[in-house]
Amino acid sequence: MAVRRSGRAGQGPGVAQAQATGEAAFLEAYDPGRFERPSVAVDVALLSAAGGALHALVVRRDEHPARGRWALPGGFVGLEEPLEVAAGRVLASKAGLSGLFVEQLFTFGDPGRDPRTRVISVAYYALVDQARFGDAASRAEGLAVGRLVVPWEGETGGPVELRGPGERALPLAFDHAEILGMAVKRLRGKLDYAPIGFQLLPPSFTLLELQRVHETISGRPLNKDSFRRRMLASGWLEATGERQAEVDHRPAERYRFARRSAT
Amino acid sequence: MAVRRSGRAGQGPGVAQAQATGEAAFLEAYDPGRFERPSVAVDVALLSAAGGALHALVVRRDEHPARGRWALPGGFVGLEEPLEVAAGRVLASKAGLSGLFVEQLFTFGDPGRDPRTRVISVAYYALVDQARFGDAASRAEGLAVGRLVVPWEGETGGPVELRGPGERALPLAFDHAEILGMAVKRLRGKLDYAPIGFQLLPPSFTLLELQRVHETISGRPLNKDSFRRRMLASGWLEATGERQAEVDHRPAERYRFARRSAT
DNA sequence: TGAATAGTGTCTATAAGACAATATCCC
DNA sequence: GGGATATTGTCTTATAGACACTATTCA
Repeated sequence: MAVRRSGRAGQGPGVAQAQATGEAAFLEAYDPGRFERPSVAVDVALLSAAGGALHALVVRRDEHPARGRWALPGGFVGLEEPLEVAAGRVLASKAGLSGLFVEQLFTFGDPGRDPRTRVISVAYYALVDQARFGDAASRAEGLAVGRLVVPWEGETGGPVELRGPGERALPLAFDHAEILGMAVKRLRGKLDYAPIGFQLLPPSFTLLELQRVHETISGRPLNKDSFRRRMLASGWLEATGERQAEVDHRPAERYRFARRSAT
Repeated sequence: MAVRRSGRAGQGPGVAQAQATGEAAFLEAYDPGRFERPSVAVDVALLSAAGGALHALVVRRDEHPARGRWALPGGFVGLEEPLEVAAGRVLASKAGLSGLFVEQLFTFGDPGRDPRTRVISVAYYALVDQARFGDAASRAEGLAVGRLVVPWEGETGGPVELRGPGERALPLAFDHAEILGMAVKRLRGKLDYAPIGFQLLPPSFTLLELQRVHETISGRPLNKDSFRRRMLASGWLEATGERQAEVDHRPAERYRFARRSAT
């Protein structure tokens, strides 16, 4: 919709659940500009895959509220800044990463999600390969990498837990456990239809490495033969002609992602 | 993320694309409260199915900008109002409808989408059966029903057109053609995995009526035998024991939706 | 009886899972 | 050669599409 200073619908505090009867007329005359506006922020779930699990980058909160807890990289949206640009800026400033696959996830707007004031957060998720992810994590103080523990199967959805080194739990700030859960749900939903897995791998990879990534995302073992057939038939893969080196078995062919698409 | 008046990251006008180097320190000291905030609104794509096409309810704009164009029902989000409540309120006040299937779609935030000021719109879509949809459309002046013309196949995505009675085009305000397009894309994506089609039908319906709805959403004809098998095996359907009446052929059994789920 | 759609049964094509056999590397 | 994984090929099973046939209602 659009701003309607000059007359049309809007909403002020205190009439959230008003009845339909007679309300329309009231709303017609309502001027939203007279009321305080919520803050708008972006939060980015930066994910990678390693050791059979998804991992996320989190930032330690040194101030109240949620002091000592861990939060997703986030920041307020500039008044003239597109939402995706804000997400990219947050990734660049907090993790030093750019050029990643980034996609909008969901907008979280419960009035109580931040104890101080109303903050509406447009959540994004971003995918990066293991090497760049590790570099980002060691970039600055106050950053940590957590392993996602998903307490549900398939695309059920719900919050997830984060575990740091040594199984130590990383308590999450605000509703960030929900955001991470939604990122996992989205990844699982897109896995079979969109070239998602490639975003978690370096430019060239073997079919088994790709299968491990898919198993990590979906949370279940996959049939090797069927996976190979599906991937080769998908049109997403391109043989590089190179082969694995320095392995103590027959080296596998390396493939690369054939399309630039990010859908 | 969260408001960080007391110290942490944020973003002010004019540094949208700053480089990562040295930026972090600046952002740490940034106080977002000092700057103007964007407006936040909800827009709702209210959809129904009739005559083999999807239809949407739109509102005529009587004021600038986009005067004379048609907009989705929308309104500003109250400072203490949850986003879904705002979406429901808009549906109640503009269309007089409540209790519908409503789901968040996408958040549109391009700085130029409204010519007057920055408005970030959290878009929702809602589904309703043909009868209630018709009632809603005749509820007030300035409302119209348009037939969606989808110029792409499958889940390609992109804006759609709206045609009123007599093929007359209904020009859409702002980015509302994109919102409607995203609603269609989402519907198509969920059709096979979630009980979506039922939301467009009255409480009881025949298998052929359900098939027509699925064909309307997906935009392609479906195999009757396979559709019947899939639906009966899905666990979503429950036979009512009733049969069609007043048809000049063998009456079909009526079914109802077996689960309340809206996923 | 005829028109029209509902509903059932069967056959075929396609894709996934299971499994066997061979290939290629390092030790 | 032995160990390990890659790669190919075949067989089986589940599901979707195609099609034939019977059932039931109203005109």
